[in-house]
Amino acid sequence: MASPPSSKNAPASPPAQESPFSSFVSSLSPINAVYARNVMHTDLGVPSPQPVFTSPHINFPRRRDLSKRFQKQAFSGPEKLPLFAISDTVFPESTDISGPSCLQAMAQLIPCSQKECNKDGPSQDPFSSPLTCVDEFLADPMEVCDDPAEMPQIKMSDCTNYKETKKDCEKEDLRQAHPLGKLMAGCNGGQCVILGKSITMEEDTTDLHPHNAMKGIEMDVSFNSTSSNQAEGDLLKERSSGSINHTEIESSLRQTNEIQNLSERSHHKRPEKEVTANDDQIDPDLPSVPACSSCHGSDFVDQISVEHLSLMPNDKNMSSKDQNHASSSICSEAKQNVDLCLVQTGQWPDCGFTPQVLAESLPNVQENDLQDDSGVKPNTYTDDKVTYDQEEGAQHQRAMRKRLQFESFENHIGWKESYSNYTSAICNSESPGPSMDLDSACVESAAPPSNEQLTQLVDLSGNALCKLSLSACRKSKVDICAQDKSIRIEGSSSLIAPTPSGIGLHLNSIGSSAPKCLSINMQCQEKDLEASIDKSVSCGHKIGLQHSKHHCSSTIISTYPSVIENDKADLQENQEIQPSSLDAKPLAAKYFPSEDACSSKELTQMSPKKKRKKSSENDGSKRCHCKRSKCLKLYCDCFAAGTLCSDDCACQGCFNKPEHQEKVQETRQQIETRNPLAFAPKVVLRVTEPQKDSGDTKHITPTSARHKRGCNCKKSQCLKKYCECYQVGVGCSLGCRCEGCKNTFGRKDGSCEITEMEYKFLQREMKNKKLMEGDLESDSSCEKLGVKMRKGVSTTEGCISRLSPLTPLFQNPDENDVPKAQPPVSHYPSPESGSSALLSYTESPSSPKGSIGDTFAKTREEILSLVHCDQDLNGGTAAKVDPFSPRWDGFADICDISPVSNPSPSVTGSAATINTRELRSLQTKLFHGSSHLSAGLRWRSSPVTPLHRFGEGKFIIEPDSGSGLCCNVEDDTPDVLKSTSSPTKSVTASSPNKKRVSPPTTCLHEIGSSSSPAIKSGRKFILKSVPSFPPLTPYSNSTRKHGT
DNA sequence: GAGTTTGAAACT
DNA sequence: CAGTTTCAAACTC
Ligand SMILES: [Zn+2]
Ligand SMILES: [Zn+2]
Ligand SMILES: [Zn+2]
Ligand SMILES: [Zn+2]
Ligand SMILES: [Zn+2]
Ligand SMILES: [Zn+2]
Repeated sequence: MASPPSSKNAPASPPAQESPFSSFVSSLSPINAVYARNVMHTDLGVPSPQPVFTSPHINFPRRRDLSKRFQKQAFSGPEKLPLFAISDTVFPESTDISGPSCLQAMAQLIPCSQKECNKDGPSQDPFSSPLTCVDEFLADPMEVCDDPAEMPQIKMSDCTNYKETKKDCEKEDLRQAHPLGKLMAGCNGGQCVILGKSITMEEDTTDLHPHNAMKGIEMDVSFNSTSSNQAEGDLLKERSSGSINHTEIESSLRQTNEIQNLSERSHHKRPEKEVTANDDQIDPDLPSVPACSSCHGSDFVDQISVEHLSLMPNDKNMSSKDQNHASSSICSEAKQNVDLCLVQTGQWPDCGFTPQVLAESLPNVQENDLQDDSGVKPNTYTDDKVTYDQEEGAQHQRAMRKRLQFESFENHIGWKESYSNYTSAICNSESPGPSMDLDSACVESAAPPSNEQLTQLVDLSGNALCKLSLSACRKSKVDICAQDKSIRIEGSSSLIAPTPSGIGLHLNSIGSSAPKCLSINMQCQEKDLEASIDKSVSCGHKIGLQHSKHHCSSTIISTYPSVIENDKADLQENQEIQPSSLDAKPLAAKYFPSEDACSSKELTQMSPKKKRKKSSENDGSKRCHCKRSKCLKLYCDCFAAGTLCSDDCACQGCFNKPEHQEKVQETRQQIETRNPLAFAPKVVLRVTEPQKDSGDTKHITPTSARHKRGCNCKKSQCLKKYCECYQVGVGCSLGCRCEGCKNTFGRKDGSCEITEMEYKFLQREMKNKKLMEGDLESDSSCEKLGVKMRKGVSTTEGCISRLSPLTPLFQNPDENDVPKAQPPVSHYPSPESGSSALLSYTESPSSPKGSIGDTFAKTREEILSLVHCDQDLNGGTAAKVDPFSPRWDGFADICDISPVSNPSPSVTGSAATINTRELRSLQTKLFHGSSHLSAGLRWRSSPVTPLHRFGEGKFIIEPDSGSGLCCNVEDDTPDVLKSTSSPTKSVTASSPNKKRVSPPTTCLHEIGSSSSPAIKSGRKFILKSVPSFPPLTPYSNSTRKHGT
């Protein structure tokens, strides 16, 4: 951890690699390595990485991918890493979990990337510890991941792509854009994690592939994994053994076609990635890609990690240049933004980054398009690629810009288009048959088949079915290409190959365990581009990339199905993605557009003070001013973030420095003992699962983010940064005990979030329709909604939860596309899965109060979801009306309700209008702020090992159910998480939910899949429905519940 | 930049 | 667990 100053400043090189860790990483995934190198591994003091890797973790590959991705992202902004990482990293083979594992990996990567890696180098690999933890959590996921050959694709290419995209995107903007963005971006500290894996879309995958083969280390893997199934087993073994790669990779690659690239990569790890990416199409320009490029098996990892690291925020120090190299900078340029967010469960100890966000569940993938088109999108893969460059990197990025291509498929798919297509694409892309494909593919391994399929597969690999819309991708590619940003998605092809076989298996296995979803959302803000991709895995993993013009941020959310068994079924259902929804569009853009403001423009305009703040924030590092805590208590933001204090800190008597690592670790452990989640990312993302639908719709669920513990605001009304929820840019959830909550990102009651989104949406659209407006405008309406919801739901909570969950951020995406699905959650009935809770929420609301009944609730949810969809649509453009159509009516109703949802006065009218932008900006800002904080750490999933955890991400992705994720995330405190997440607990916790939960499974399925025709029909409900999570925090359950 | 406010973390 | 104290950030001026 210590990395701080030195590391930061020093750009870094990554000398660190040398450490075993680095080597280890390298072996595992390039990404990791990168981080490590760049970052100081040591910081964390994490134990050696090997353990992690070695162990089971097949995931490594993922990590690599992820790492790469992350790196890229990270790079983007030296300082900040926009990315979120999901660390899949290490998951044991079980990996089914792909999701989690992925996340973890990412997380790890990220962290590594961060300072720590560089610094320490060493030794510890943050991963290691995490891995273990992760493994536990991830285990399930892992499997999934494995398959996934998917991973690779995404990762490698994605990264590159992202970078490019990022480049396009404004660095700053991105960051600013959303809090999440920040997180992603860089979380200043490097916190960002990436998602990349999931993202897959691209070519990176190639990079990944190999890795994938490895085991899916990453989420991607999971996705990809499917493809790589075969390899997986071997890989896993190998991985565990240490060897990974090449062979496996190669095989995988070959499968995919990507072989060439891979081979290159494998040999030349870094180069390879790039190559791959480049190869296809990559941009010659972008040299960058480095990170991506690197990818040799182990080497890859290292390189990647290194690169990322360098890129990483921390890296502030790192020259952007370096970063660029590393990750292709994509990230770097984006600096600001995190392109990807990975959710990881794991921490990245060393790096210090921690993913800030956790994705809770994401079954669905959403894609957002880029405004521009940057495209990327193609699918999930893109994510990886999508690297956003951070601002700094911009230049580089540009240079670097790489395009993602989806070789296999159409290699070139325009993400952007994706807008419309995107999400759908992914999901839909196949849409028609996609889901099916994915599933089958994944499961069976089928295939490689079409590009689309591949993509899907990839997703699937995740377990979830991630569906990417190839078509979308395709489109996106085009777009992207056009733009510099373009990202290539090469990987896909590669992914494809592997995935099928492996994935399927994994999935299955995983399936049971598997994560329901992973979702990654990337948003790039590029001025022009916006792309979002969502992928949802049937399992529930979703990945979404979103590029907002200015902003680039990506978040990945992954979820693991808590319950395996159920999951599978769910997954299948979920997996399917509906194409239709894709349309989407640029919700994000719409929603977040404001961000732009944040971006450079804003900066310029901003008052000096503000600028300072931003700049400082941007830097990522927060810098503490501790006077009495010695920076060894959670009072210290640096310490709390799992990062070491930097020279920039104004602390007194600081012990949170490299020279005192022992003490730092010791203290951390103590604290973790007390509270396993202490170092977990503050934000948990929930991903909704995809619902699957058939068709089209996408199941994507919107992602929602919530604070792991919730706030306890009494006087701030959650409208100031005093509020932790607000500070992080997330809405309050049921877990919050705030009084008079008016959180612009989402009220505790849930009305808000939706509202905001909806508002805009509604306003825009509604205006047209008028219907909505009336309702919306009136505050009462919101309340009404709330009320209704409550009534309907059974419980207010239910309502709330549903509503609240939405996190603005992600949603963006548009959910429009979204999928309806999602109701999120419901799916996971399985009690096990923490997600269940979520599911429960989503699903049935009814129960709680019982009052109205689930049905009612459902409808409402649907409505909400619809709304979102609509919004999205609107935003998107129109979208796709689908949503409306059938449900539109509902929508109206919803409007009444939801719009309203903004109960709070503020929310309502003015809020509404204002909101979206403001909110977004806030979010972005917040995130940035927060993100940058520590930036660095990743959170480790394994709760257990405190050590590792250091790195926290700010975000954690929770599986929808939370179960998975939570567990994963918190491995250490699985109980807690589980409890929280776990259905039962969650349910219980969220009282309503629990109650509701019971039914869920069926519901889920129903919902998800068939859910309702209505849903399928196009609706995409999703977002809203996303239930709020139960608080991650262990205690939270009880307490929070209480609070709530 | 100093002082106040705020809510989390730590402590009892 | 609840209540209190400590702490540092956020906010205000
Ligand atoms: Zn401090
Ligand atoms: Zn500090
Ligand atoms: Zn300090
Ligand atoms: Zn609050
Ligand atoms: Zn709150
Ligand atoms: Zn609140």
